[in-house]
Amino acid sequence: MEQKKVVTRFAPSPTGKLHSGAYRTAIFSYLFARKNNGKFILRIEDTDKERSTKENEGNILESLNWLGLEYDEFFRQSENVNRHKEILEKMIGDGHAYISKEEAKDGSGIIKEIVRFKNPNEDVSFVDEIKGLITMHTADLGDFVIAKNINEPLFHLAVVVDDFDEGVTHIIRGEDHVSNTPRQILIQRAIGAPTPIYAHLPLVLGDDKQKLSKRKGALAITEYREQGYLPEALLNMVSMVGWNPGTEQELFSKEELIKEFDLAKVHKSPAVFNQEKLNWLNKEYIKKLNTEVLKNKIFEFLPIELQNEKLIPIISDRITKFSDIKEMVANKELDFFINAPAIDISKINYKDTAPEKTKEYLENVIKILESIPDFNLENIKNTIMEYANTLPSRGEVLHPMRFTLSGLEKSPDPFTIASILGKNETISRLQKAI
RNA sequence: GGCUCUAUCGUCUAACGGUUAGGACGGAUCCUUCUCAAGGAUCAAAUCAGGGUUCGAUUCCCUGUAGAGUCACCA
Repeated sequence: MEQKKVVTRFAPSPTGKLHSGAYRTAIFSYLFARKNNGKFILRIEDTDKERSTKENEGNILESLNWLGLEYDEFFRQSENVNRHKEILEKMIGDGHAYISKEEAKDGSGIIKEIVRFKNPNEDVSFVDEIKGLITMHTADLGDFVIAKNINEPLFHLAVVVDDFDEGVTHIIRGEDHVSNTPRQILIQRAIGAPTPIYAHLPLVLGDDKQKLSKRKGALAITEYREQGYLPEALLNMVSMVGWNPGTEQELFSKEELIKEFDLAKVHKSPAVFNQEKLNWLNKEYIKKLNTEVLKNKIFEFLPIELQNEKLIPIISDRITKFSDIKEMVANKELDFFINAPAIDISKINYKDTAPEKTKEYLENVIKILESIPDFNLENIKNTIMEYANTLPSRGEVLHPMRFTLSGLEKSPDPFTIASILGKNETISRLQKAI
């Protein structure tokens, strides 16, 4: 028997920005399709005209693009209403649905012709790829509404018809949809559509252990981008919530994820999204960046006067996300590069070293520095350390030197700063302090 | 409340019914140039509870407890 080609879809409604919870279902659908050489469809579910916006649709497209989840086909549900209407009419003709004249729920008193599904009231069972056999009674659902009127289909009807027409074989979606599944299966049976394979993913929770949502402060994918997270870090992070390949590997490229992905290993239980781990992953991916990309990313967050390649190493080691650079700048951590710092002379001595001694050390440091022909990091470090090692404590010379150059209690080491500043500026600052 | 689902370190997780219950993030301690960062090392930290089944349960079954999702003319 020939294996049917796998078709998955991601079907967000453009009623908000795309956040990690929704994005996780997108990536699992994507990975599963790619893993099986199948097709990945993006379908915008915009049948709710009041809440859907073009901005949100744009945000979804942008997010998917940024993360590298390319889709093979694109649909907009609102463009299928004629097809929905056709099915609706057929269902009414078949007796599977009927028009019901009812007063509008908003209390306006207007009588509307809504379409209700004729519920056969039978128990519905389906085997979920992740959760196993699920059985539900549908009698208590009653004759649920499937269209506001013949021209305005509602979620359940539209989803079933579109999935059928688009040949979707695997519906991978959030667990919040399990209770919708029996309704949709009932509609499938009524219109003679096959029931696809369902895989309901455990939810992604926030710190409060509640479903991640816009209201709960879940960050939109585009907000992560604006904060200077790398798409590969977010992709890696989100892929590993609710699933992992069972090895001890932590870092995965998109290709590796596709290779390893296995629906059978997806968890049944919900998981909390761990920001700290995302930060760590992001740092790992920053380390992997090639120098040119790294430079561009860093400069993006740096004021013109600080856009100097010499600062890249001390910045890249000190950030977890690129927006951290803004804080470094705000805290004046990089000011030593453009201005000789105004130093608080009372803090220049190492512990209780006498000021005269500190002065002597600094004078010696200048002599040593002057004698260095090639003023680079290695040479500075070697010669100064050689001198510092002759003292009871290396801090007696390292501290005043570093403090003089940076003006900060916490800063990169004195050798690095000196090499960035260059010989003349370094010596001039030391002289001033003396 | 009805229905559905879930339960291993604080968090993400690993463990054909047999392991000193493993890894990662975070935390603590130490080392590595005074400090910061980075790096290295070490440590603390978990099987929700109670019953079964079994020679043996984290693992299978039942009950309880706790948590989550969902109950629209939203999706």
